[in-house]
Amino acid sequence: MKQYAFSKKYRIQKPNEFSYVFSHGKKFYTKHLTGICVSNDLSYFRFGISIGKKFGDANKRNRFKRLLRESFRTSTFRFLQGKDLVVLPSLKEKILDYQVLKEELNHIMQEMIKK
RNA sequence: AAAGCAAGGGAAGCGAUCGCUUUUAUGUUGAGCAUAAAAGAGGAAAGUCCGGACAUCACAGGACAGGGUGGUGGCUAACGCCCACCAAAAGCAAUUUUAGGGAAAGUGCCACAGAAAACAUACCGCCUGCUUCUGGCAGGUAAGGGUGAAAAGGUGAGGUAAGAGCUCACCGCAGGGGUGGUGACAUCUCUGGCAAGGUAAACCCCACCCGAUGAAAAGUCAAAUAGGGAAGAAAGAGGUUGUCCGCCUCGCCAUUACUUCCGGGUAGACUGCUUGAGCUUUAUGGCAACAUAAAGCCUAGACAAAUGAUCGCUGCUUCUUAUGAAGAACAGAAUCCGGCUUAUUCCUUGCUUUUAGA
RNA sequence: GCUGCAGUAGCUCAGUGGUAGAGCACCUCCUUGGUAAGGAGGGGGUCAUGGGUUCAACCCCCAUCCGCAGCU
Repeated sequence: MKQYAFSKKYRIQKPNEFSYVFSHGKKFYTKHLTGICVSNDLSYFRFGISIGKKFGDANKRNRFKRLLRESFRTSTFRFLQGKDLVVLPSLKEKILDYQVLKEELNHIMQEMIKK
């Protein structure tokens, strides 16, 4: 059961780490999401969400982050080593659907593995 | 039944699996990790519109400037909130709303229209007299017409050359007195024939209140980096060599440099950080807001920011119907309280008006 | 978390309580063989929204919505 754990250690939290990912990462696009990926020196996969004020209220932003976090937690691609991934929402089409977000996140991670 | 007004309550419940944050306990350990238990968003957490607590800075006292409040009496830590009452306005009513002091302290403004918009005045009129007589001049008057949001109380009667509070009745207004009320004010009575518009959410006057900045406040530890202050050591020290001379390096007076300390403080970490004008129940005082007393309870503390996902059963609403389907709003703590405002869903109770029936 | 500014025609902006305006743009006509330029005329406004004060509000007061900027 330990395999589904997702504590703070697996998150990107510091502003310095976010800016490093934004300046050095490779981008992957889907209809509602944008993923930025970069390699790190750690032995596990780290995940971060960046969402701005233009997406909506604090309630909508919080719900978007929770749904994406749950999608990442139950995903099967999260046992790669030495990767950092930051996910951004698309501002044109705002969506709060768990199934759609989970499929698109898996699609991004598949593309990441191929490269 | 419809329309409306007011008050109050809630923000579906229980359970399962996976996962997150904090605390406690145990085990182990260098940090940490593992296991178990407990707790884990709101009525508005929102807007930041007011008032406080708390922190830092400033400050003898007082005054000016600036800002705010503005019927009366209460309540409160405080308030512009709340409660009760008074007055005015809106509504058939239940009920609601009101920055509701002062215009005789002074200044300003009142477009257009109108004769005249505030030291008053007379356009059309009405009446009297004179006259050069389809007109003009002088005087009286403010009833009527007309303008305007507003023009020297209103209606009726008397009176007059025509008129006029000129006189009278009722109503309104102003002043004095009595009674009731803590008070705003109400009511009764007497006097005055009416005293000269509005605007203070225009300046202003009066009464009362207000120091500034806000937890990203403030404090502690402290890599890095630049510069500052103080102290120390030596008139030489070190190396070469067995010793001296000699040579080399550093230093001498100053600067620089060395060591130590102080001070400063970025990234980062910690404190502030949740026991408080606290919550629930009962009793008492009060019309109420609220206050007092007793008993019980501990109830989020994150920092790119924890509450999520998938299901089952029951309950609510709607539609079809006797079984299904759909729906459940506004919205997420960020130092903490008391309010206000705004967004939004469901339910309950009371009252008013109209219609229909008994 | 805190603080400030703005909202007026399709766009950029004026507007000191008394009829809402300018430039560009749009439409019609003239000019030209035709177009541009030029000339003449015209249309277009919930003054962000809702209340209040006033005889009268873009303007004064209160509340809300939306946008922008600053501190950090």
